[in-house]
Amino acid sequence: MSGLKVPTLEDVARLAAVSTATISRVLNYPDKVSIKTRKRVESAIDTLGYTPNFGGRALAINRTTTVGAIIPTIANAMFASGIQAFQEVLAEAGVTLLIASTGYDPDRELQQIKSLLANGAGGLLLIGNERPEETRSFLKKRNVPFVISWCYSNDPAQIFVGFDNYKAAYAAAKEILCSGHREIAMISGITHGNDRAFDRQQGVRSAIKDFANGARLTEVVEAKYLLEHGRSAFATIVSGREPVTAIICGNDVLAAGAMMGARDKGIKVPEEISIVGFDDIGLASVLTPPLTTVRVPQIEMGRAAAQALLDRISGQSDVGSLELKTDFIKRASLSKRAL
Amino acid sequence: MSGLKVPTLEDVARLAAVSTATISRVLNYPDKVSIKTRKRVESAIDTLGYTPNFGGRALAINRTTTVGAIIPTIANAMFASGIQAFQEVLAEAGVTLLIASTGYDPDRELQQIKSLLANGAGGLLLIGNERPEETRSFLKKRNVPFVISWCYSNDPAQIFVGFDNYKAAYAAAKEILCSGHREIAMISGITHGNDRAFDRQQGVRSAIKDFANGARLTEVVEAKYLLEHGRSAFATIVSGREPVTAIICGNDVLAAGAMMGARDKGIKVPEEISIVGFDDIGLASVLTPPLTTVRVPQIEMGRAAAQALLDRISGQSDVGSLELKTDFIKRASLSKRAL
DNA sequence: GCCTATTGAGTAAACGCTTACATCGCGGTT
DNA sequence: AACCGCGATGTAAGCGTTTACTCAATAGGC
Repeated sequence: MSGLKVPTLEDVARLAAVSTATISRVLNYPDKVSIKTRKRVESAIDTLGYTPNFGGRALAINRTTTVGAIIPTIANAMFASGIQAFQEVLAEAGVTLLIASTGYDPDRELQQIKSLLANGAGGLLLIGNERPEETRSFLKKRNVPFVISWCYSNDPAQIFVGFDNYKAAYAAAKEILCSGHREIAMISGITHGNDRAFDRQQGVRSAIKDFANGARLTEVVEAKYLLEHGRSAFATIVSGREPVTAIICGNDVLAAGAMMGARDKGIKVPEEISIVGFDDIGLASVLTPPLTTVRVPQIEMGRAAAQALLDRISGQSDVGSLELKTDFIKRASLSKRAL
Repeated sequence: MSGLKVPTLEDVARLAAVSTATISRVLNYPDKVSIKTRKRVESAIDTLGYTPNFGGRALAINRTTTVGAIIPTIANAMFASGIQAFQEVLAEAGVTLLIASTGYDPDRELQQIKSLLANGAGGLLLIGNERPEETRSFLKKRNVPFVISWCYSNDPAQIFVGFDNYKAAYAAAKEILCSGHREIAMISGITHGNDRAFDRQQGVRSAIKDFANGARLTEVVEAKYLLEHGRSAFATIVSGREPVTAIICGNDVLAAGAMMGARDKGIKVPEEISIVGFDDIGLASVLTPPLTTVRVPQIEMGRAAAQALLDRISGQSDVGSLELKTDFIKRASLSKRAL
């Protein structure tokens, strides 16, 4: 059944009584073939149900029209719409997307890179700028075109299309301080192997330190990006001996978890504790109260990253990094605090 | 710069002073090579940063280690974790995932199928069972292994790994009826070209019709799966002349939008209107009130679909369909109604 | 009519990998 | 000492396309 032999160029050539080169021309440069021959070839292709073999073609032209993306997980809304935008731009350019995920395990990235390259990726989208030297040197050695996203750096040796997590977190923390909060805790993402989480945490630390005025970062709890972990981190924080009036979270999922934690304990948000998230994923605005957060330009980032990667692959030399800006979105979960 | 030549088997062979066959063996049958040679080859591979060329390999073994998935959109949480699970199982089997999306446009599916196949997909994951005859016959003619998911049918000619949207929606509507509601409206997904949305709508219609007892489906509004559309659909429904005590939604995003709509109008959920969703995406439990919904076994479905597809590709003939069950998850957004 | 462009089509050499088959070397049997 | 068996490695023939190069035929200019 599935053993049916697939027709090849040669079969078509035999049937149409021409050479394989002609068939190939009909397929790739139809105007280079006389109309008469073309018609004959086309009908042969049709009767045989021929479609070009992928391997043969890839081998002969020595490139593919695919690029790869390696992301921590597709399941996190924080990446989903950016990747969707990325994929759409690629599709418009006739390029298809290979996807791999690391599950936030930094050691798996290199392996996935190799796998994508082995499966024909002609370029890569990578998330974040923290990776082992081994991975860096592999990328360099292979000279793979790649773009780094969801973060930003002015390292001229690499192309970044993203935003500065440190700055964005710094600005968010400052807004909280300006709203009058002085005892602030943070539920951070796991920083090990995750520079975005690390930068966000550092941004918050710096903002609070710079602010002085009696502002204190009472506690930093690191938690995985899962609702339940945000929830229990919240419990940890409020059951500590330090009073806290605001909690800033490493992302919106943690913030939503924290809000569940508050509900568990009957603690009112924002009257008793303010909660601030990061990413502005879809659910942020629909929480009760709506979540104050940092909007990340996911779609724009995905589109721009795709464009940069395509440019880079097509050999454009002037492809530069792009820093996108984030916005602090003030919603009801952050309250003004009288001093 | 980007002209740096990519290393081939031959380069590795030269460096390790063995034949290309040995390199290939190290890669594919490591135990067929003496440990000493293997070490040498491995280090050569390493220093060159060699990864096998996709085309060459595909051509030689006459198949690829890639499968494709075509989904409406990656950005919808309704697919994200299922696809993630799908991808993980594939990765374990050394297969990588090509992704394409249709943006819910049914006409784009065939084009994406062709694109994925042209890019080496050796099998396909398709969502839903509604597609033009042209697409069906193309799949048949090409004899592509594929699995259909996110829905179920007992058509023995195709492999389904999913759940029955009609049954699930029927059961959900029945639960609402059993809670005492009689005037029910529905915010449905767009049914054009979307059999899942259609089946869910039909399930609700049938349940209400079968129930009799004065139960009425007062209105069905079709809306895109976006928060804003759910929100405005809610407004449409409550501003109609028909009183309504419960709204069942085509998915959780619409339900969340409806809850925003309720908040806009100061309508209390569930005291004045109950709201029920579908899919049990992450945000459902964190809404206020927590959303009653239908849990879909996304992760299990993704894993099982991957397994079925791998089996099918590897030529197993006894690959059958798998019907997964859904659960009605009762949370606070659905209230009991005294009769 | 002869010569030269021009156009259409064929020939055959890559492309990088896998694998059936051949070869080699070595230890153990007889 | 001749032989066998076996594991390790090499040789080389594909796999299906593309494409540079070549050749043949035709049309047009003089």
